Amino acid sequence: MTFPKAYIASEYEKNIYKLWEESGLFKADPNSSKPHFSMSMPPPNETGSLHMGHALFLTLQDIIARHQRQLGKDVLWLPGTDHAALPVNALMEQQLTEQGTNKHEIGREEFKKRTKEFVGNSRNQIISQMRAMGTSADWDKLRYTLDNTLNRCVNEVFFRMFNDDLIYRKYRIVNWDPKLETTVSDDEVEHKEETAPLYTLQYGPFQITTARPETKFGDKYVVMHPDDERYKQYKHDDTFEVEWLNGKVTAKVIKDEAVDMSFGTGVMTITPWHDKTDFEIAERHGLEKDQIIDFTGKLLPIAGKFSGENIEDARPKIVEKLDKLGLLIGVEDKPHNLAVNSRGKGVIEPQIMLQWFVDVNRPAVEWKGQKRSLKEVMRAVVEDGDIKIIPKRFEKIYFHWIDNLRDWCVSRQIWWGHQIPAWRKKGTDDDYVAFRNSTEAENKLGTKNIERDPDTLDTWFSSALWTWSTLIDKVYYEGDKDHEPHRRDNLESLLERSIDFDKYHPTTVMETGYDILFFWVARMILATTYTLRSAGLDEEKSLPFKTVYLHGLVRTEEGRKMSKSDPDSIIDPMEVIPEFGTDALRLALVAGTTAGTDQRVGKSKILANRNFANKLWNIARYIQETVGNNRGEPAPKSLADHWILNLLSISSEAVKKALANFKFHEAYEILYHFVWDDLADWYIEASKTEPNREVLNHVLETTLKIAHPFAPFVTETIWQNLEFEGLLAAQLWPEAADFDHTKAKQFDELKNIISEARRITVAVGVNKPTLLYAKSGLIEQNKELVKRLGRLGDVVEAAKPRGMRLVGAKNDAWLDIDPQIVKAYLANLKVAQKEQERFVKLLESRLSNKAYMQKAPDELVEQTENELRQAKKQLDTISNQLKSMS
RNA sequence: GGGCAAUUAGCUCAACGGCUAGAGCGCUUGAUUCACAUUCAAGAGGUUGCAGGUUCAAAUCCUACAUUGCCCACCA
Repeated sequence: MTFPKAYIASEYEKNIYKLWEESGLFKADPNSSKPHFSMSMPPPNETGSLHMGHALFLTLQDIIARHQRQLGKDVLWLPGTDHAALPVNALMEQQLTEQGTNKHEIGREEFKKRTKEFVGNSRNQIISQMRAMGTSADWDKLRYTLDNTLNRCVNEVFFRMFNDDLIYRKYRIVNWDPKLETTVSDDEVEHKEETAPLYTLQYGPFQITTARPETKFGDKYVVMHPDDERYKQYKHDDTFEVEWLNGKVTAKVIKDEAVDMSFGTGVMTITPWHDKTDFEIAERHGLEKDQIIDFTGKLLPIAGKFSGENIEDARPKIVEKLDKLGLLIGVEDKPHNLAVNSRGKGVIEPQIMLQWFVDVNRPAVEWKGQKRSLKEVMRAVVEDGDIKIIPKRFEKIYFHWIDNLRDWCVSRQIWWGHQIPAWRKKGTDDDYVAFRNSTEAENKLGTKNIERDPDTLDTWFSSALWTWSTLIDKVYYEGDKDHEPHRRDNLESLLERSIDFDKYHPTTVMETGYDILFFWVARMILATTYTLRSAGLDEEKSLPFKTVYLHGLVRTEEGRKMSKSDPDSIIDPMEVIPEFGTDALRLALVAGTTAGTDQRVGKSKILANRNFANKLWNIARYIQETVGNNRGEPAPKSLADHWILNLLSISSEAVKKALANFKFHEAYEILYHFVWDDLADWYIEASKTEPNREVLNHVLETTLKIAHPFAPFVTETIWQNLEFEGLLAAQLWPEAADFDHTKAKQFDELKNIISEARRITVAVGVNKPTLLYAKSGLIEQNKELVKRLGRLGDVVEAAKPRGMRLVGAKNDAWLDIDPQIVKAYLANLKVAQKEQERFVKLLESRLSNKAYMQKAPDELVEQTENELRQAKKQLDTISNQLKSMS
């Protein structure tokens, strides 16, 4: 096959991917005798299209997966998609509105049916986009967060937690999104700072401040700090009459430490139904709670004539009324934190509702000989080092989150998701009871006339089971009809029969973004440790993963977040790929990545990395054209051969080590410099004097292997073009070839001579000067090489020194340049001399420092001594040269 | 309010106690059609945010400050 001049990625990538996929090498084999390595892919939303965040994690995980295969492991990289409950549900409801209908009109089943159709199409799109990234996942094992197997697991976990009293259904104050009409968890609430008017109102003898006058209708408690001297004449439980919004109310004094004395007047009224703090105060003192706002954000009859009005519309009118009543004392604009739903951006309205919660404080998990709460286990696994988080600083953040964690509200009022597996007798007010499925519910409740809780579960409840639920053999549950007998199997037996679970759990690595540490990583730890321990597995097996690597956000070149609301800020990977190639994109992403840190990516970075792919291509092209694809034992002959084999072995080891430590960026940098600087600019150029077919091919072959995890497409394309055996993707990590260290070092000396000759030539502006050398085996034997690479007119032995001495070389050599011209270089030389003197002094002072000699490691001292010797020698050379010129 | 991080060349970032602080992009000068102009060679450019301290040795550790970003939190 021929090599066109430039590597045009789009011409090869699709075919190359097909080749890999058809070869089956992405498939994991649980029966393999190789060591197993496993990693779950964070499932992208099935409705989304691939963005830079996906591109980053696919790149990093693909590097991990391909590298692990190279290390001779059986690799399972399990892909999936997420049903993205909230966004999809919102999208569907919006569609229905556009069609002039709504979910209640078409009914739950129809809603689910239409949603399934809708997402089914877009799922294929994102999967094909993942393939375009080169994703070497095992597609046969593709899972979905709303498939039957996961549903089976969700029901099982819910059922178990319910029976362990870890799940309860109670009235609690929750975050309610009136726009999407559902609750959201604490973690999904975002606080957005905005400036809003803060009203001061007269409430009986007190002045109170509020940002939300529309919630004040039912206020009948006035709260102050027990130690507040200003109000010591008022006693807890004192009552008094207040002229209020809708006439007279009887107010009661409450003393509570939650009040901040320094804020405003130190007095506040409370709205327990719509405020978390107020709710807690009310709970502490057994106060009444009145609902003011309904679940769609409208005022209730308690608001009198404002009843039925939207709070936004009613607020100014209410303020007006307060003013008329003479109750409004003042208004002041103040910064204020607005709680919004991070998903749909609806403004959160706290409400007291009957919801399902996961109790995080109840000791319920047997963990290392102790009964511990979910919180405690989450803490322990990281504290004990059973799970390692990279970078480590996120461990602190994780602990802090755990310490502040409250019970997790898991029920949602949307329809798209896993419906809560809890039933009761139809038409009753009985408490719902959890069962694994409806048949069990019918049997246990003793009637077929049952109803199921209409709510669905938080999408993270199912995602939390991702690492192990995806390893349960589908055959045991998919298509319930055919496998009816297994439906009633308990979790223990499902796990036991699933060979993947046996071989691949816990997963080796979890690679994901730090932004979902709490949402996902923490919840996987919570649910997995609980469930698997309760199924009788040991602690080790019950971990979801052993190492968590967290990457950062991909930002624009200007450091902005890429966001949908700002389309110009977005770099679409699916546009980059056809233009620059997948490898260019992957390399650009790797080049800027450090664990836990955001990175900026722009076109210029992608371009630079396309050039690297092209460099590899042209190295191969050159070798193919000059020596063909001669393979065979590499027998190094020239000094350059030894030198490159040495560097190849050093670089290969360094890349491997960096990857083992998740230092992707470092690994790539080592590779980059080896390929571009050492291989292309020195070895290949040197080899033009004395091409060594076997070594050239060996170095190319090895380089392709090392580069493959980073740039799979171009390396595999080259491999195929050169008709090397099999697939590059199936090759093992290379072993080092033999070479001679002394000869490798001699080439470094040649490099020194050549570099300096070039430098002087350019600096004094002569063309192709002659290099003179004192009797020297090294230069003499490599005359041609030195002449060509040094861009010299000739290289000849000289009886007497003449011209410009090469001061950096160990061998005596001079550039035969007119003394007049040489003088032009004098200044450079003087600078060099000064620098060298400074360096010598530095080393000398270091060595004459007693403390240094005593305390520094011997190795370092020895190294310093060597350096000093060399530095002195070079200083002499420079000085001598200067002397001869003056 | 609490916590975490960042601050290094014009820009984007590496070095995380020990070679004269490095790379990519950009810039300057030059080369060349012999693998690659998606090239090659050479060069300029840094008191590592500021002030102290610890150490034989500090960009790196400690303290304070400044600026920026992020996370968490019930200030009505």
